[in-house]
Amino acid sequence: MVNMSQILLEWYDRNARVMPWRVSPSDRADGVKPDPYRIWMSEVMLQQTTVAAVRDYFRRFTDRWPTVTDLANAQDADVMAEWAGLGYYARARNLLKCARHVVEHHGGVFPNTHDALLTLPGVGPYTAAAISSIAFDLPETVVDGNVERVISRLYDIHTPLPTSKPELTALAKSLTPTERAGDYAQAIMDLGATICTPKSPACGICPWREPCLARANGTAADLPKKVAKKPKPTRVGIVYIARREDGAWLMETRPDKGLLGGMLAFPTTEWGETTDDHPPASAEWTELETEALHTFTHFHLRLRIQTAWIDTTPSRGHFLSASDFSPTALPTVFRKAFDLAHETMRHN
DNA sequence: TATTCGTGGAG
DNA sequence: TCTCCAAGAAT
Repeated sequence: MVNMSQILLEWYDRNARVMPWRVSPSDRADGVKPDPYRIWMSEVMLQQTTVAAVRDYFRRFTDRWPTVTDLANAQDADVMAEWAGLGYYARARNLLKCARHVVEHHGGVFPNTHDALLTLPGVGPYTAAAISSIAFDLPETVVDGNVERVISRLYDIHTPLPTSKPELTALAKSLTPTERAGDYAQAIMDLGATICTPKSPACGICPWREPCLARANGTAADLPKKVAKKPKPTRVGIVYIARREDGAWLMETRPDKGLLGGMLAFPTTEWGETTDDHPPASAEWTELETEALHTFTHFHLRLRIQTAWIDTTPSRGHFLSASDFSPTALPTVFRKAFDLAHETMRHN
């Protein structure tokens, strides 16, 4: 049988998707090298995030900060504001940490070994392998959700994830070619994203349809098996949206650790099974009839919204002038609350 | 090893 | 409406 990786690479040469961070196979053949900074940036953004969601963020980040040194010199608040809406905000904090580390300890040049990449903040096994193979053409093996799905089907593995992960990783490694490892990594992920999809995979047009055991056994659509996830509880909280007479908004920067860490926010109570009213300033607070509803990774939130105009010194938070405030810098849950409240908070 | 950490689109 | 889930990492 013809080499499996060769079949996939030939498929990729004909079907590679166009992405802002990607060097096409033909350009690669002409000697065009990918920029490690852009590969790193894209891979961090793509962690648990769809290509469609990442595209515009990637363009804005690389337009504003074209090199790792530019990013290292950026203000924390500017980076967090630019990341707002993309989710998993620890990625943005680690992005800055990593950029500054690369400038400080590597002279602004990304390290070009898998082990050195692994030590960088926000770079784990997947991302280190992705940068190694795609940016430096090292024969490392990427194992993301796509690869787990493709490999579990190819070998008809019924052991549920994450138990099966070591086995899938070993099988994935055994398939990785020593030549064109970067194109191969992108090829197997493209395959998972476009053909070997979670629901109703297009086995009929798959370049690996012949060797695929799950296709032969009719089990492809049922793989990979996964352990059942816990149901999401519902938490409640109160958000306080207040303005001063000059129009400035009362805001908080959330602590670096935990949910929405480091992000610009309105003051809130803690979120739990119940919540206690703890406004950040004494004022005449008015509660909206409508709550902001939002779902995070592991819980649903019903957020009550209270508004006020205040002329006393708040006990917490800081004022942000109307001209410096932009709702686009807010994580989505606060953006929702703002959209519901701003009608009643118009400044005359 | 298990939990925490966002968001929006697909079905 | 609701569940799944997407190029995972940190703790």
